[in-house]
Amino acid sequence: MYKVSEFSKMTGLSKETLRYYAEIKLLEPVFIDPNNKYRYYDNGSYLVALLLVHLRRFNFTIQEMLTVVNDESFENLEQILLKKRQGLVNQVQELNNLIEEMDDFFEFGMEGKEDD
Amino acid sequence: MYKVSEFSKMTGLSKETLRYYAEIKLLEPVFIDPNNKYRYYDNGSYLVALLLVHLRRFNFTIQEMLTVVNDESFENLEQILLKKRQGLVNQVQELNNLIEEMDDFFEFGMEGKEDD
DNA sequence: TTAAACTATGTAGCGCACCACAAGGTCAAA
DNA sequence: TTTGACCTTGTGGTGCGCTACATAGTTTAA
Repeated sequence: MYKVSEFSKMTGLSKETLRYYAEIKLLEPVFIDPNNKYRYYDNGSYLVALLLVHLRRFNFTIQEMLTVVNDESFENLEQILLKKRQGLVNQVQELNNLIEEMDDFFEFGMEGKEDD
Repeated sequence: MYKVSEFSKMTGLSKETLRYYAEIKLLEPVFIDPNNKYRYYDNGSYLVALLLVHLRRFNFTIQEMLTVVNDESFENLEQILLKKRQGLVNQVQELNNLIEEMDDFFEFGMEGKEDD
């Protein structure tokens, strides 16, 4: 059982982020001492936290991460990941389109400005 | 000389956005009637507005657009555009890296979970 | 003249994902 | 026992780029 500071160091998530994740029920402590309300995490929490850190890297929103963890035993994790991956691919496509638009703008748009 | 509603329709920028752009001195009306404080735009405003609409498409931030319009006679516009373009290219690169990371995560990360 | 349609200002809120701070209670080592 | 490091809650703030609303004054067409 780990207290927040230790767990924070283990996971790389700040104490505040852990508190926030607990609030929104994304990652709840496994035990809260009734006397002092200290929050405790265990090795199960740790695995989930590692997953969350990865998902965050992958640009998952909080909502999407909630969907993942609320999906008991992570049945649809693979599908969600695939969907997210496709989203990233689409983003790449959009950015490339934007770059093309920008190049067009360079060619046609600038010349009117040249001698303005 | 155009009043906000007309100018809004011409440019596609909402009245509120125009007001906001005036506030932050991104696109100021060329004339303000001292009696009723009505804001008026002209054809010069229109050209700038069109430019801003483009830049916004290209993911320019307000700050970046301010840099552009504060650069009298748009001397460095081309440089700024090129810099922004490079930024987009970098974003594409980062996203592709992320997709790769994700694929690795698929291969190695999922199997431990399978029989968890 | 009157009513609709316009204009202005000020202020608050949104959504995201936290971060920061203050005030207080608690624990652990010397 | 005391000191410092830890923990709690509550609340407000951040940055971005607007959007929305309330209230009030003005213009315009019938």
